[in-house]
Amino acid sequence: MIENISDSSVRRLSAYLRQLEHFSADGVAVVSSQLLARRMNVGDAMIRRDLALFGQFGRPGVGYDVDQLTANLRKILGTNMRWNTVILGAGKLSRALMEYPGFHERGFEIVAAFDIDPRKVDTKVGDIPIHHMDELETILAQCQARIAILTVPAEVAQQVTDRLAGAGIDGILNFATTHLETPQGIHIDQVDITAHLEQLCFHATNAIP
Amino acid sequence: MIENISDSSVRRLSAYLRQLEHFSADGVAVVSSQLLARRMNVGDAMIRRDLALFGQFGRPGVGYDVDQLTANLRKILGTNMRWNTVILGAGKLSRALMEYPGFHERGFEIVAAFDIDPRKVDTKVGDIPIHHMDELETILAQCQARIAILTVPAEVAQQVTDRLAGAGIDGILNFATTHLETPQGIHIDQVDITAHLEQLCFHATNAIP
DNA sequence: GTATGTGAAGTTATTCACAGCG
DNA sequence: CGCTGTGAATAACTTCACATAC
Repeated sequence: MIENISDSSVRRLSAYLRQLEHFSADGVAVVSSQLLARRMNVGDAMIRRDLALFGQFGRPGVGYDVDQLTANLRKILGTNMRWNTVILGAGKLSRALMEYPGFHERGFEIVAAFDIDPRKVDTKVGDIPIHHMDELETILAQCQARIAILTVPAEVAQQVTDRLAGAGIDGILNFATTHLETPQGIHIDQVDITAHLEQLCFHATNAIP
Repeated sequence: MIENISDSSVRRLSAYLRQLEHFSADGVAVVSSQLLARRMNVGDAMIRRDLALFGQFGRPGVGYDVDQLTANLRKILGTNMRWNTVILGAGKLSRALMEYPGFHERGFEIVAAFDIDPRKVDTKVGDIPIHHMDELETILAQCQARIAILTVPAEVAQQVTDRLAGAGIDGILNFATTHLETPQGIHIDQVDITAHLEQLCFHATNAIP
């Protein structure tokens, strides 16, 4: 079932969900694919097609119930349950992520961080304890985290990945600027902020004036 | 010319560039599309195809000169020159980005930040001054920045975007969890870290066991 | 009348496979 | 002989357009 579903579709489901959060906050109860599409500039047919991959969620002549579709998208994405998450590396970026409230609000709980710097180990950021990397396997077994965020230096990213895989992690979000060899049975998603800047740069450079 | 080039291709060019940086650091002078492809698990033909969009950079029977291809990719992306960049919002994430050395190394110079919090305004993060939002247009005119990074709350992201557009910014990297209406002549690229987590979540939930 | 869900059509992206160069 | 660059073939994605449901 999952086989036929493209990453692009899944990414768009997240975007729809984000937009639905806004509609809900504004007190909008029902949206049509057309309205949703206009807000995000995509085609309305694409929204219907993406949703159709998973079932029938709308009512012809009416549209989609905002709360109901929100719940359905959460169920599809899996964020209708809570996901314990750990973060590897306790640098600046890591701290910013630990203090970002949006993760908690959307089902992700950062339960522990890991570093090797003795000045950081055994301190806390908010409620989140920072452990030594040596304790990785022990703590992971305790906290049942299935997702990990990688903010360690590129040079050690692969070995940390392999340890995470060994400890039974299911998915890794990689902020290191290096491509990771993906261990069996794991998903890795890379966030390269520099690449995003380069994309803007490309368009600014090659714009048709 | 730019019309025919997909965003996916441009994103991959960044990824190739990142990998070439690693090859160069390891002292590798020449790479074949096959070797590069193996390192990134993509097809070798795709790399050749992506590059072919912009010219002929390799030598049949040999491969690509690492330094030369690096220089060519930088030229294509536009990062062979320096890009003054400003950052809007001076929260945790913003500070992490300001202190990230990778931007400078790759051609992006964060020259100023903006916020409305009086406790932050007129202080500095490293060498980067934090100005009041009121000064946005004045400072932008001075520092000639063409790229902006948005880390402001979602509620004000659109109005800040419109001001940036009015002040002549060419590209915006948006970290706010809201879709932005794109002003004429500007490019906007969104980074939704939650969406990345949701993607992992989706795969972990719907994995074929 | 309005909006969904979906076959069919159209478009774009990726892979194949090989001629031709070094 | 190895590797690039690229037409041709294939696969994937998106849009069109309409039968169907409200």
